[in-house]
Amino acid sequence: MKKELAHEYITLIPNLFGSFSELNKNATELSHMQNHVIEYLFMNKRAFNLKEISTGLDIAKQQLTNVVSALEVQGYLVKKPDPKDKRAVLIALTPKGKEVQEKKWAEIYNRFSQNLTKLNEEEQRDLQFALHKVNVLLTKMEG
Amino acid sequence: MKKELAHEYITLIPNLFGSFSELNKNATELSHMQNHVIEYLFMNKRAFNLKEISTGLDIAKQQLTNVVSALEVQGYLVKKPDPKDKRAVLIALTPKGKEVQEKKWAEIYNRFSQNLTKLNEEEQRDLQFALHKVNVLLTKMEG
DNA sequence: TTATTTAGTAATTATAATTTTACTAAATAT
DNA sequence: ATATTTAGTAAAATTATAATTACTAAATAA
Repeated sequence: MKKELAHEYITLIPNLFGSFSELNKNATELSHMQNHVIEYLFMNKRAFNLKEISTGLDIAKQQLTNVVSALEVQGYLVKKPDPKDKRAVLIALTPKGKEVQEKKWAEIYNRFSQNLTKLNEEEQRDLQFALHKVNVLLTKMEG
Repeated sequence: MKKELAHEYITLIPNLFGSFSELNKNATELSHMQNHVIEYLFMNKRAFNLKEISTGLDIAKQQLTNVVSALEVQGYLVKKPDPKDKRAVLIALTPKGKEVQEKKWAEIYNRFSQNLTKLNEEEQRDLQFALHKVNVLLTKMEG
């Protein structure tokens, strides 16, 4: 039974792949790595220090020094000392950084809304209920 | 109502982000781009020509020439002429190419199964039902 | 207190990704 | 029949990413 459940989860990932890879298209002004960093900050909705980003994105902290400072110069994020650890620096998105991310998500949102017309009323209700359930339970699993 | 539905979908994406970014860790022998290409072929479960991969992954076809030929030399994929279009070349994963991908998914599978213990029996049943529903309906939406 | 980790920075080298231009051959449009 | 578009290849130049080594200062362990 757990086997089938895990299988459904595995199946879900490719089903979202389209939306997912769409995230980093028309990324004009930013490099791949720069995009990853602000995307990571945006998704997790809080400030991180360099080490946390390094672990979360599985890239060397040495690489982040340049990436982050470039993003800072361009106004996408700000660095401020961590009051709890004088070695560390907390990195947070600026309104400009958030805006860039929100724009990307808005495109996914629109495409989804358009495709929704392929489902009838009942299917749409079912999908909403099921998505909500999945979100609630996946969140619980991670906590 | 559609608004809330789209919102649930948007929420789902970050919930899967962890598993998703885990896909391309411990990618030892392959470069980033090489990984993307065989991952794309694996997820879509059929042969593609270069142009299709180029569009699907949003990278220039000129880049793929090198990436694909390197993967071919290493035995991850094979190229064969498209019988329907004499200009085109169909690219398909070899057993070796599939194996590398399956190994990565197995790790996600295991981690999910482990986290599953944080849910009780009823929640697990609910999750399975909801995931199944989501998969069926998202597939229908794309078709 | 002293030794060891840990967070961040910096510079260098090697490798990979991206862009540009240009070409061939097959497919399609006029 | 001719012109144009499309799939794939190729080479060069630019830029980005990755890996290595080394350093400072703060935190933590002994």
